[in-house]
Amino acid sequence: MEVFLKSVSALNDATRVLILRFIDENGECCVCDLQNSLDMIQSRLSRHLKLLKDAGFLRVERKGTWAYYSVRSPLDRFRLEALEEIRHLSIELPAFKSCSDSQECSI
Amino acid sequence: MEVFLKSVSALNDATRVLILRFIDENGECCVCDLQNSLDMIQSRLSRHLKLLKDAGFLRVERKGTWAYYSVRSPLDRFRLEALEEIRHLSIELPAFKSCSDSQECSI
DNA sequence: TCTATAAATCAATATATATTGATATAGTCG
DNA sequence: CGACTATATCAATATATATTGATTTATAGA
Repeated sequence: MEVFLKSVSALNDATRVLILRFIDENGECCVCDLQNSLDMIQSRLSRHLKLLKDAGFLRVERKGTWAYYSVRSPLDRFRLEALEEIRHLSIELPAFKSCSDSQECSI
Repeated sequence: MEVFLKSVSALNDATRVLILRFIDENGECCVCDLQNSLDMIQSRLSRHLKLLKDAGFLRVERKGTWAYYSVRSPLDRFRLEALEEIRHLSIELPAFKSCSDSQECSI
């Protein structure tokens, strides 16, 4: 029950659904990319990313000081179905703005 | 997005997961049966049943003063997968105690 | 119509979660 | 080591949701 509720509560927030959809669509992102693209402050993102990771939707790979988040693979059936549902939502998905492409990388 | 979040938030509560599982397992129940079986007060049940109904998991049929809740059919893919996941949770499911079988029907 | 009962809704309170800004941690490079 | 940067965590506050007991609504039957 706890595991199920953890998955479900991770999905129970429009911000996290957007983040998950964005990473699913664009592939591996560092927190900095997400700050640029989604216009969210770092602590907010970090918290949501942790929740999505702990719920089994995302994985992290650290490269130096950067943390790269991507959709965990393989996903179990329920999480995959949830992601599939999210893929079909009509969300206004912001464009990907890479941290390194912009001059504003140091935030 | 709203519809998805409504479904998800309906599932985001151990009480509602239990209620949904119980009704799925036992079939049509009136609120009174659920009060007896799950040992919950009426206002609490009524609120959760409304949430599950509004989220598309349950349907109600009124017969006189009684309201009979059952799993809505057909369920769409995501809700069905969620229900399937709930079916596989190891929940201590209380026995069904029919309202009419017990002398305590008037609560 | 009056009373009783099942269920829904409301009001107050308690608990959980989200957001923000500040601080801590951990790498990198001089 | 010391300054810098990316990310994580913390503390305070705001917002949402759950629970309870009281009240309201709707139906049935005398």
